Amino acid sequence: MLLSSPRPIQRSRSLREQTYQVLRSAILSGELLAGSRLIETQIAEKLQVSRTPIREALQQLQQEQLVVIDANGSLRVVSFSTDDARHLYRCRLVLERESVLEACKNVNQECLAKIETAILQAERANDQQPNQLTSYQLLHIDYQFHRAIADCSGNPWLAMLLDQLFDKMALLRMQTIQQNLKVLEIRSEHRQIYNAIAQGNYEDALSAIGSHLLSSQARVIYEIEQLQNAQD
Amino acid sequence: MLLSSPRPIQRSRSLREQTYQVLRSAILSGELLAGSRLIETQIAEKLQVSRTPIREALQQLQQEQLVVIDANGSLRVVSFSTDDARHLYRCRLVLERESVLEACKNVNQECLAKIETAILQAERANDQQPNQLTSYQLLHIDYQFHRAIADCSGNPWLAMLLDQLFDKMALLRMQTIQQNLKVLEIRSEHRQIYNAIAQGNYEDALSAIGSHLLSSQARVIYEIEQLQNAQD
DNA sequence: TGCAAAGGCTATGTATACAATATACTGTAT
DNA sequence: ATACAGTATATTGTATACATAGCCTTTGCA
Repeated sequence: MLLSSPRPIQRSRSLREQTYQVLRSAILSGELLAGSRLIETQIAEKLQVSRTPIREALQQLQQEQLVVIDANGSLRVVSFSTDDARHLYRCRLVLERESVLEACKNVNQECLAKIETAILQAERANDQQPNQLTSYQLLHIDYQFHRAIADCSGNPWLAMLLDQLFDKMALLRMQTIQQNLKVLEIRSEHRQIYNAIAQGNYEDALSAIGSHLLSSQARVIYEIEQLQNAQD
Repeated sequence: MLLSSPRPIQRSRSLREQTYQVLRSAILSGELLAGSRLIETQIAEKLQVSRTPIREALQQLQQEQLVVIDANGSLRVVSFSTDDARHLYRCRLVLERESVLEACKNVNQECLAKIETAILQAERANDQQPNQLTSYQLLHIDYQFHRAIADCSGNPWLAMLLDQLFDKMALLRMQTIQQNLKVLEIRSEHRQIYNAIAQGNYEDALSAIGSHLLSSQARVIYEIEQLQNAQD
């Protein structure tokens, strides 16, 4: 276990919140590999805080299914199968379809601006700093686009459910994509979705989000299978 | 605050789990009203355990959005608006449509048996003990039916997302339905869904689940508005 | 009388000590 | 060599003590 933060922990926000963030990004950034065991006392010592905030952060991660309890009752970083990928993408698809549909109904300047900002940010990141950014950051930028649409849906519960999935999607992709990630080379797909929403054309928007997610799913499943074959 | 359990707490399961269950059913059963404040020390004293397991149980409830932090930072039992109802039902609809669709594809005896068991249980409960059961129990029986379909979908993540919604739905209905609940007087609707799934006829199944949820939503929203008018 | 500073009260955040349980190790006897 | 027992160790669960922050009251002063 690395947890490369020696002690940047400050007393401003609660220690629980801070340790949660540290652990969460350690998992999502791939610093903590799938299957790694998480031990309260070790983390506590590493982060120089008591076990109490650690326990609470771990509990939160557990509810978010980023860490799970194995057969022996120990906490481990979750590891996804191809079935998980399929099922998660399927959930995401039905929720994002709803998201896009409602966004089409609610179109207004403010919303569109937020979505476009996300797109522009992605394009800028992709053009200017080709390999400067970590996968974690690239995935986050991609996420912003989808999250902006969810905001436009006007349904906060929908956004909340999608948020839960996004975390797992990010982890899924982190665990598969090794180096050559073309995460942001999908600008045309994003543009297509955006244009359809801007026009309030929900038929186009639904088919665009559908094929966007399907191709994303196909890529992820393919890479998981590659990894599995490599291991055999 | 009531928490009508003097001290049935046993050392078998963890205190955290037990206090979680006690608090959860206190909320879902309506014993703890919407907006009630939850104070660690008070609950700890009532349940005769230390604050530690209480804190952890409360954190879990908070993540499940059954309790929320108000403007002052105090924990309170969540209270839903008509907008929440609309949005929650909308999320539930898209997820349950997926649930039903996949269940139609996967039909097999074992699954159908589970769904039918849930139906029969509901009918028995409704016939034999008309007013013996609490609303909480009736809602739980209704839940079993929908949960059985989610199981049949074969997508555990979908089932998990729906579970989260069911808790909020139950609370939503508890907070509105006062006494005259006809929760289980919907047997024909459930039967219709079941039959469509059994035949693998997903078109019928989708329209059946759709109208079932729409009428349920309409009832809940109507009753929330009634309550609001009564308060003015 | 009104406002403000001080003090105590309440509730949560954090650390730590202790208890219980599971796991691993070591030695002995067969 | 293996199986078993007993002991040591590692890890988590729970209780409690202490710190801190916000709020309310009270009191003192203008």
